[in-house]
Amino acid sequence: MIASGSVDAHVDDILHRLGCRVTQPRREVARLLATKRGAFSAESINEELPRVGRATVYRTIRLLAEAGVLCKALLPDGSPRYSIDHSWHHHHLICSSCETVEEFRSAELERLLCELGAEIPGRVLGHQVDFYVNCPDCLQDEGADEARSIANTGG
Amino acid sequence: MIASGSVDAHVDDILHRLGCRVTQPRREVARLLATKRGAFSAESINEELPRVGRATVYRTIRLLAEAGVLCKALLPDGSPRYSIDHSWHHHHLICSSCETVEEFRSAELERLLCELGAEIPGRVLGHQVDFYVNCPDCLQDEGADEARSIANTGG
DNA sequence: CATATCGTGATACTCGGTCTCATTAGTTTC
DNA sequence: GAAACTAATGAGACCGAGTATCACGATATG
Repeated sequence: MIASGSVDAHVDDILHRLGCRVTQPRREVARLLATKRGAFSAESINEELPRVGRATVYRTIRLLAEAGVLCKALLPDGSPRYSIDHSWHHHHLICSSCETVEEFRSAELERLLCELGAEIPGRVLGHQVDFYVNCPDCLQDEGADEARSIANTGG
Repeated sequence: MIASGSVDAHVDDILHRLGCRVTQPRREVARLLATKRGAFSAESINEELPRVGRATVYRTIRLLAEAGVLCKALLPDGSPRYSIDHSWHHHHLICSSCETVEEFRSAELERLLCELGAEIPGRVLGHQVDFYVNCPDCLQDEGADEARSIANTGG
């Protein structure tokens, strides 16, 4: 558990460093984001903060994503999910059924991507690696469903 | 140059194999797609085929993407671009300024991703690797701009 | 050819996000 | 601490990409 006073201070600090004003709506958005564990959509934040305008929620999320505080992953259909950017550089495990997003890192992968990047014509700005998966939880649910349907067909 | 008769036959064949009816609008969409070299948006296809309804254009593109005839790449902002899926498995080089999408392949990358996949909890359905780049063309334009601005400042 | 049904397309709608602009509220200066 | 300057807010219009609806039309099949 984190004392809310310290979160506020941290948020204020981040906003200051970004050279923008420390406003109440931005604080509210940032404080809510700080409580988030997994990945979330901008809209879900908007719904949790009815007192803050939609435009402001989206603006603040964009601001923080551009500042590197949040990181953005794309679901297979292209819809973005945001999460707190805990680690410097990482990739994503995206569950295609429950849409949870997990981080993963691999030094070996980075090295290879860097090597490959050197061979690419033009200037490499960055890369994105996503694994689309069925997470263990969904797999278990699916297994339960299958067992049930086998039981139903008398198999 | 490809004889249009043969393209038609090919299109009809694909549609047949997908177990769906061979209709005039689907033929028109598929024939237009067959002429495309790079990546394109669904909307651009819609604009090029004013005689075909928007819903039908989108439906047909989805149909062909699901059938593996088209492949879908996501720009950094999540907006999709489609291209003819020439090769079995490939990744993308996406130019952040002109939004062109190129394919690239690396056996070594595939091997590593496969290895990494084996260590991931749950079931891996697939992966996506994109390099965000400035393509040589854009880089050249940018260089020209820079030279011009240096000339202007007398530097 | 008849007929069942799949596909079409006009249009309304959704979803995620941005733009506009009058109003509000941080910040700076004195 | 008040004044003034300006960035930020938020209600709502708007946008782009895509889907749902549904009456109508085209296609495959006996």
